[in-house]
Amino acid sequence: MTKHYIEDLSKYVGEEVEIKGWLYNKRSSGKIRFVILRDGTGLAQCVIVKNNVTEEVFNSFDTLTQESSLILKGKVRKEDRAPGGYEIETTDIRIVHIASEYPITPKEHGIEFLSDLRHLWLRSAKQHAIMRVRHEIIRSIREFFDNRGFTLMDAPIFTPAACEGTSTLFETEYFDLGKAYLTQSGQLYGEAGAMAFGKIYVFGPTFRAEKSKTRRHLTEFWMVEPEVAWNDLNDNMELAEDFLEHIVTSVLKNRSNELKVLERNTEKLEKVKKPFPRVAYTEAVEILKKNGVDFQWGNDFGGTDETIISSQFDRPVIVHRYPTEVKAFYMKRDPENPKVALAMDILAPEGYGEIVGGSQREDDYDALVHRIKEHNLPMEAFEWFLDLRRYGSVPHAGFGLGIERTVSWICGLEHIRETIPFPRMIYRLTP
RNA sequence: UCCGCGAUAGCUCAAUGGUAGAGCAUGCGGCUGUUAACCGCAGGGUUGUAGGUUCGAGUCCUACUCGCGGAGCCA
Repeated sequence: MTKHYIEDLSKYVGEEVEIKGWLYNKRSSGKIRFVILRDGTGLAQCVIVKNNVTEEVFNSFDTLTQESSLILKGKVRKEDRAPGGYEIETTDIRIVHIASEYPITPKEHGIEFLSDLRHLWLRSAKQHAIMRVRHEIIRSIREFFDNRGFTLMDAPIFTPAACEGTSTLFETEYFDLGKAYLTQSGQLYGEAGAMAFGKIYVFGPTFRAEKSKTRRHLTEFWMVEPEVAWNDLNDNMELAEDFLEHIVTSVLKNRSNELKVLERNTEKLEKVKKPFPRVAYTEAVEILKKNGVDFQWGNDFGGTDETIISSQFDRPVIVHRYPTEVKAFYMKRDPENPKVALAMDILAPEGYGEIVGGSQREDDYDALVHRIKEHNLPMEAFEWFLDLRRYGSVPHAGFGLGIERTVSWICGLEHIRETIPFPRMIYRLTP
C-alpha cells in the first residue's frame, strides 16, 4: 500500500487513505465527532459519523487523548467546512498508543513553560511551520551555491584562537595541547578553501559566549559563509544580493502555506528583489542625524540605529565602508580612504537588524601582520593564515549570513529562540 | 555587568491589608457539522524561598532565587 501524507490529501479525493499520525485535537457533537490528525506534514480534519463505523471504532474516540498515536483509514473528500479544504471520512481507527495527559493544551502558554517543553512544543502548528521555513531556507542556500559551482568546505569547530579577537569565546580543555575554543566563525578556514577551490562556502554552527540577552541573540547559531577568490567588495555585494533574493523567492514559492500559518505579510517579502539600496557608512550616519540621533562618526550602530536606517527602505539595505576601528582585523582598508574598511553589512527590513556581515579581505602580507599586532592577537596562531598571503595571494571577499536571524525575519517572529529546534541562550541549556 | 518588570491551581491569569477565584486542561454527563466547539456537574492551592511590620499579609518592607524585556556586545 502506498504511504499517504496529509500534505498530499488533495491528490486523493474520492480515494481511501491510511494516515499514521497523532491526535492534535478533537471535538464531539454527540453522534458526529471530529479528530484533528497530525502526521508531521500537516493537519487533517477527520470526521467520525456513528452510522458509518463500528461501535468499537466510534467509542474508541472517547479514549483518545491529545497526542495519542493512531492509524486512521478513511475516504478523502473536498469539504469547505474543514480547515485546509479537505476532510477524511473515517472508516477505521487503530490506536497505537494512548498519550499521558499532554501538557501543551490548545490555549495560551508562557514562554518559560514552552521552552522547558521545547521537545514537545515542536509539534505545535506554529513551531512546525517555522522549522519547515528554516529547512527551506537552508535547502535554498545549498541550492544557490551548489548551482554556482561552489564547493562546500566544512570548517573545524574546535579552534586554537579567536578569529576576530572581539567576542568572548567558549573555552574547553584540549588534552595536552592546552585550551581550545569553540569557533565563532569558519571564515579564516574559508579563506584557505577559496585559495584551494576558488569558490567555497562554509556552513556550520558557531558559538558566542557573549552575555547578550535580547530577542536577537543565541549562544549557538548557524552561519553560512561563502568566500570567493578574485572577488572585490562590489562582487561581494552582488553575490549577497543574488543570494538573499534567491532565499526569499524560494520560501515564497515553496512554503506559502507555512507563511500563512505564521500570518506573515508576504507583500513585504515580495519586494526583496535586487538591486538593494547601497549606502556608505558615512551616508548612514547622516540618515541617523536627520532622524534626530546624536551619533558620532566612528561608532558602530546599535540595534535601534539599524532599525532607523533600514526603515528608510522597503528591502534589505547594504551598508558599506565602515570605520576600520569597528571592524575585524582581516578586512581590507579602502585604498581611497584608509579610515574605512571594504566591509559591508546587510540590514534586514522591518527592524530585524544585521543578517549579513562581510568584506573584501586584506590580501597584503605586511598590512595583515600589522593589523594582527594592532589588535594584540597572538601571531603564532595566525601563521597558517599568513601563509595564504605568502603563497599566491589574490584579492578575495566573502560574507557570513546568520541563519536564525534570517529565519526570524522571513517568518516575522518576535524572538530568535523559535527559529532553531533547541535554542541555546545565556540562561538556557535544556532540553 | 547594568536598568526595568514579574513569580497565586497542571497551564493562562484575577483577587481595597479582612472567607484565595475564573477560563482552559483532567473526570463524569449531554448534543449528527464542529472550527482553540458548546452546555451541566466534580476534583484540584505550603500564593517562588527566608525573615520582618500588623489584631490580621497573596497584597506592605528587606534579602535571596528563578524568569522575562532591554542596554552594552554581536550574526
